[in-house]
Amino acid sequence: MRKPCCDKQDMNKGAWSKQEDQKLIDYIKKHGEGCWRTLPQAAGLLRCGKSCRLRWINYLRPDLKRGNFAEDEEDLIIKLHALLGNRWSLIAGRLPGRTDNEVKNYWNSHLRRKLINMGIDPNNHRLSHKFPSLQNQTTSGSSESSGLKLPKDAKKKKKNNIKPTNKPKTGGSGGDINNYEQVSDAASGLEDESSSLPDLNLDLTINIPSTIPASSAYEDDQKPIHHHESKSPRPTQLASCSPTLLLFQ
DNA sequence: AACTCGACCAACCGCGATAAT
DNA sequence: GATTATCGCGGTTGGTCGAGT
Repeated sequence: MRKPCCDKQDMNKGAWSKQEDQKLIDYIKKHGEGCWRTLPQAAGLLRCGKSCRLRWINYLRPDLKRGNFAEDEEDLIIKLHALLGNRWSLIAGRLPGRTDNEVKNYWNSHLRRKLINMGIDPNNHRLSHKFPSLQNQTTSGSSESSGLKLPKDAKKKKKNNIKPTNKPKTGGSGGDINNYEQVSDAASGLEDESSSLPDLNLDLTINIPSTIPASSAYEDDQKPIHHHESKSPRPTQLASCSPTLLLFQ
């Protein structure tokens, strides 16, 4: 039985204070990343290593972009999700400056809904009659039965009188369903296959628009370091298997 | 102004994979 | 080869904020 990593009573939990952030930043600037187990004590933090690692990777890293997702990025996430499923770290690895957590959150809060609005099942990227439009988006069990998880906010609600709000924030942008259909069919096929193709090469490149500022959470002059590349255990090359992705435009 | 609801996102948790012993 | 420690990932939760009523 593995003992919980953060079971110590005197460990801090919850939101990080600025002082804690600074301690972590200072320590990593001096000693670099790694050895998360011993880092908290060495850095004078009452946090477990896991928590430190998460804080650094998801929030403090100097190369994080931390802004709205560009359309290119949205498209890429959707494409990659069609190919890879919920392998967020792999997807994030193709989006410089984005973290798996960020991509995952963005998918769950924006892109999933966007696809549903377009009548696309976000789980398999196929045109779905189950998601003809938002009008059927209620908290009834139908979405769950189709494998679509309800957003946790739906679970949060204690009252039953849930109003259909139908106000997609993403605007829907019309969307080219035909193209999605082509891709989703092909992509879902790929997805099916991808599980049996663990060595799928995903060396996909993206031209991030120059309008995206390379700003960071801490606007000092630290040089961006791309940790993502090392995150992917298997070097993969998307281009070699993804003619269908081009249809997505 | 107060309350409710929905959305967002940082952080936590549990587990599998991998490295070290 | 078995066991233990650590890392990394994906799913989930909880807090906060803004919009609507």
